[in-house]
Amino acid sequence: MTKPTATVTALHEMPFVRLELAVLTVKDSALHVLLGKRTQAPFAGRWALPGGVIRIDLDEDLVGGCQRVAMERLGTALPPLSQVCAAGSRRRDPRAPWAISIVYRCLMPLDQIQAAPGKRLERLEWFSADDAAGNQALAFDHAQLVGMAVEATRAEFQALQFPANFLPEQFTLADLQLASEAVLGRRLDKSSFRRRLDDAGCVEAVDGAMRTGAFRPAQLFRLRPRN
Amino acid sequence: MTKPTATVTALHEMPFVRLELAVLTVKDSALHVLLGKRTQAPFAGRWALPGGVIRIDLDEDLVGGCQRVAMERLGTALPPLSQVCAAGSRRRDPRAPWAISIVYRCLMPLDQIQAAPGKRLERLEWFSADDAAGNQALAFDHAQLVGMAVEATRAEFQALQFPANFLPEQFTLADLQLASEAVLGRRLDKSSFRRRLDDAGCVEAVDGAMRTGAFRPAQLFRLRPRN
DNA sequence: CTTCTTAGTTGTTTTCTACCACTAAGGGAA
DNA sequence: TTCCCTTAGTGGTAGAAAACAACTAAGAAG
Repeated sequence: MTKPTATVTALHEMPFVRLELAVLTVKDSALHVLLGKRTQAPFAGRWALPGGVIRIDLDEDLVGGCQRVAMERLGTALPPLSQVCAAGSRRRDPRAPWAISIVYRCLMPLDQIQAAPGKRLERLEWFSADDAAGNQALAFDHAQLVGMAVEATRAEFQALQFPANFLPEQFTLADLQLASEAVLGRRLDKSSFRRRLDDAGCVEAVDGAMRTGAFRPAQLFRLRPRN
Repeated sequence: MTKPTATVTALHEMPFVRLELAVLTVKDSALHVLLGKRTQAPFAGRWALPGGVIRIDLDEDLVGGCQRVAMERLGTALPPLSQVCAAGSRRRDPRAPWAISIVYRCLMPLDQIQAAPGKRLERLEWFSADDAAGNQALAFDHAQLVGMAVEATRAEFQALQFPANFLPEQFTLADLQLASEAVLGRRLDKSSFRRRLDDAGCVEAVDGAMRTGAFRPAQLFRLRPRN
């Protein structure tokens, strides 16, 4: 094999492969997703997940590609990403005969992103995640993709698997409960929530660290790395 | 736009996109996965998930591509497929500078597949799914992919979401329980299992249909399509 | 008609969590 | 200093769901 790399890919034409980002945050006590307004065809003027084409000359892997896309489109790096799914078919994207989108999601604090719209986006805006998931006016099949990202995020919180870099290093249990309520979209019981946290062992008290404020001080906790 | 399809894909070289199949079955009361022994480099002589390159000239979508690959490699069609994940990075596959594998899984009855090894496979064999998931001698990152397929399948059975076309059209609750025990790898309690089935409403009795045998006849059931 | 084996049901214990009520600890106002 | 307000944190009960265990039911074979 003299030039093995060139041979195989040249045999058949490959599909158009894109990465799409479902960047979620908590805003007004509810889950929101960041969408960009498209300036170009197809779907010019419609809202879509920010994304970009994969660059095999620049990207080391899929997650690395997502981080590059985030810098280009949003002007910011993202916390750890989780894969949602890959969607692909003929005629999925008018720009190519066959297109695949690989979708990643993350949850980040609202104040950590001043998303500046990058290439091909008129502006970026936060949308209620549930509204977006049900809004068939979104470009491509992105409403469905948002729905899957939301569902996966909720399942994680339900299982008390909290993403890193979403809450600050140290937080109170009230912080964590409020965040969970916002993500899940329903109220939780304080006592049950704490008992479940205790059993799961997913957080640990920071010895002696308290948040002091107007009223009784609260114990600070940190996430315990999952096995 | 005169020829919109050609322009975009020509701008950047696309990665090498493959489809891999995690075909699972129940054999000897345990979950098994179908692996093929590779005849060619890379990983010649090593066991791997059967798979093939995506063909944008032949495939309508990802699942359709999987079915084509199944016919080519295994000589058989497959029951409904579920996506497991997409894996991709530079140097993942020595044949291309950048390779993506999109992995699908299914569960099928052992007797319905006389897997005849197709192109580039010396032979096909069933391996204990748990062994395979922990066997770092598998080609590429396929041990990890098997692990993810197994985990997803177990989660489905745990949630009483049974795949179609795995059990025969009509089956007894004992059949379903034995299958579940094999997939999950642990014994289930008959009474609890039936009560859960009842609450979930995922099966329904076929009126008057009984399986008769050496002992007391058993009521036959069928899967009820999920909403 | 007894016995064997599988089919199916019923009851009890344990576990988890939703719901509710309570105590604890600070700051601030009187 | 003392009360009071609010948030922090704990404990107890009820109900649901699952594990555990024991029971009855129905056919075939001898």
